[in-house]
Amino acid sequence: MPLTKMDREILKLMQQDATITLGELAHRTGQSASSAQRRLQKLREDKVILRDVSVVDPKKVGANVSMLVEVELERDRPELLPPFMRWLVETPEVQEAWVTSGRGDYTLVVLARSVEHFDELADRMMELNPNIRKFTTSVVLKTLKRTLAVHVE
Amino acid sequence: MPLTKMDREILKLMQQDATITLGELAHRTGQSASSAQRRLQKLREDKVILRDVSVVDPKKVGANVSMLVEVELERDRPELLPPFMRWLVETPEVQEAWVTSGRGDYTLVVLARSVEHFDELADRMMELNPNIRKFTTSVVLKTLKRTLAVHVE
DNA sequence: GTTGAAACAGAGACAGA
DNA sequence: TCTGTCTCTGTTTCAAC
Repeated sequence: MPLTKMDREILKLMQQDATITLGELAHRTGQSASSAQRRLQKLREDKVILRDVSVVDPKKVGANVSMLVEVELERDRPELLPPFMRWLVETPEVQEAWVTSGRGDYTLVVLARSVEHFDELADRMMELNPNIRKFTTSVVLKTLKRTLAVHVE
Repeated sequence: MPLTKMDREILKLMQQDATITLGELAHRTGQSASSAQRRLQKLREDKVILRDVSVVDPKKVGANVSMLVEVELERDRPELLPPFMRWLVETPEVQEAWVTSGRGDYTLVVLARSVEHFDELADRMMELNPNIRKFTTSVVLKTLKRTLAVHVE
């Protein structure tokens, strides 16, 4: 089922501020509150909206160092892939992880308390995952933008 | 003011699911609901919690192509930097943008409807920002993990 | 830090288009 | 089937203790 104009408007607003009330949602979309409620419920049911989360300022909780990490793996040890992926998913300092074409096989966003902490994490990663051939890191000097919001036109 | 054990617990829970009620928050932290309410309010006031947002599944709204883009700029045209940064912030397909050490000056996460759409965006980026010396793109083949959640130990 | 009252939002039932 | 109204229930907010 395709998204209606109202659905898209709801998604846009909810991605900006999920604490908006049904009344406000109704007002902004020009529909009734119960309409907004039904559409919102359906968007959740259909997993268009996956979840609502609080966004925390890393600096306010002592997480000061972001790193972009490109990891290259041994291609001939496929049996070590699942443990590596599990490590990525389970390690809370790993915020994002993609399989990419191009230079690195994997690209990670890692958030640590300090350079020392990051170093420990990198050591642990190498230790636990012997299939890592090499990895390169870029220090994030400045974060200009950070959102998971998807543009719905 | 440092974070209490309760604050950290609240942040952990709210980053997983911001629709949790004060009652549940109280139960999980072993404190009273009004305590949870006051701590939560303070976390918002202090901008530890920046905002609450819905997380939307990109695939469900027709955004199928993620790209990691490394942009290298002309160093001798500092006057063109602010417009470039404004473009990054204003372009909704740009989800993330970091200034990094290492190869690329800037690293972007771009989410587009299709490869063609991404190509248009890249063209527009080059057109609007004559200080871009070159850029390289990596196609995201698979997203293993994607969160803004900050680990609070 | 706790309690209680008032305001409010959300979920479901229902009727009409 | 989709829309809006109504009502009940649970939640949040705020003030007083």
